[in-house]
Amino acid sequence: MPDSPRSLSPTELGAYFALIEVSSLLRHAVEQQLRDAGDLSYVQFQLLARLGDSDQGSQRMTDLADGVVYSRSGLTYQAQTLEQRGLITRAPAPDDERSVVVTITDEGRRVLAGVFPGHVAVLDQMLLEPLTAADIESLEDVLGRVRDHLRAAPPRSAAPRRRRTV
Amino acid sequence: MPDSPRSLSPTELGAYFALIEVSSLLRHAVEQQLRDAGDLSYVQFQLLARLGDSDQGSQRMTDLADGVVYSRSGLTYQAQTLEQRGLITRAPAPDDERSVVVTITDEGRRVLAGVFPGHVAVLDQMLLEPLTAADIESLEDVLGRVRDHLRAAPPRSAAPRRRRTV
DNA sequence: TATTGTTATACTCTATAACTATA
DNA sequence: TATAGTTATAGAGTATAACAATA
Repeated sequence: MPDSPRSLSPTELGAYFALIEVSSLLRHAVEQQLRDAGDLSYVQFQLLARLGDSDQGSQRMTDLADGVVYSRSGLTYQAQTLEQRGLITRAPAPDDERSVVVTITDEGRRVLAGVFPGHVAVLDQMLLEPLTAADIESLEDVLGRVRDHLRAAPPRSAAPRRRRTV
Repeated sequence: MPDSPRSLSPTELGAYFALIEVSSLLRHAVEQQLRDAGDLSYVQFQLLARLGDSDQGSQRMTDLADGVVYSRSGLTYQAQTLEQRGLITRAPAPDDERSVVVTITDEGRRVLAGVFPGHVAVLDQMLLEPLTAADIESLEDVLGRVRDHLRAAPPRSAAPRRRRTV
């Protein structure tokens, strides 16, 4: 493994550990809230939220998959669940018969709205409460740059995988 | 739900979204690396890392569970896996017969060491590369405060669950 | 009675590969 | 041939509840 064999500074380690621990605890709490308030998993919430923010409340499967989930089949699974609950609809795209357009329903928007106040409350309590406005700006700035960096370098290949030569 | 019905500012939302997206992508890449380099899940890696940092390379099951995993049974499951691979041992605690002391083995340390360089490399490429030293300090500071805040308020009850009164 | 840990069980989620259909 | 999506399948992980043993 010819990677940089350097070790991380205490600050670097500290930032990494804090990031992991905070996001993990936050995610856990949010998932619980979403489950309690709307019987939604986090991925399902993300899908509904994206659709809710989209033009016409619609998006193609592939675009959704790229943004939220890591495999197509995983998205199909979630879409089936959401469709059965009547929170989304699926229909073939008019312009490209291969594509499927997913649309949030009124009921989907209702569930989303029902879940949102509690969602914000958890964020408030857990993430924002101990921070100043300057802290939050800094967080947005720094993590925003990391996010842009990650989006630029295709995430899938970021960790070079051993390709089987057989 | 009598929670604060306020809405988040764009900056607050931005910080939250960036945190979620970054941690999610980072986690995904790290998990892939750990899987490839040492056939470890992230939880398993965390367990080994904690044990490696602990006095005597040992910790009680409960202490491990509190730090890494959310349910006891989940930890038992992971401990069984790691024990079968010879990466840890489990033995009754001398002072309290109810407790089980988990200890990392030499082989466990070897796997840990084998995984670490690649782990650092992923962190370098994905998280640290686009940041200045000041950014990293700021990140550690801000997220460190959030972490302390979360640790202070017991995470389990952070999102108040409906307790069945039956 | 409270705490520690395990077991049984059921469920959610994810990914891989094979497949269909359209571009 | 490449792309969009589904299906079949299998595996990992998680949590809940019941349980046994010790404090």
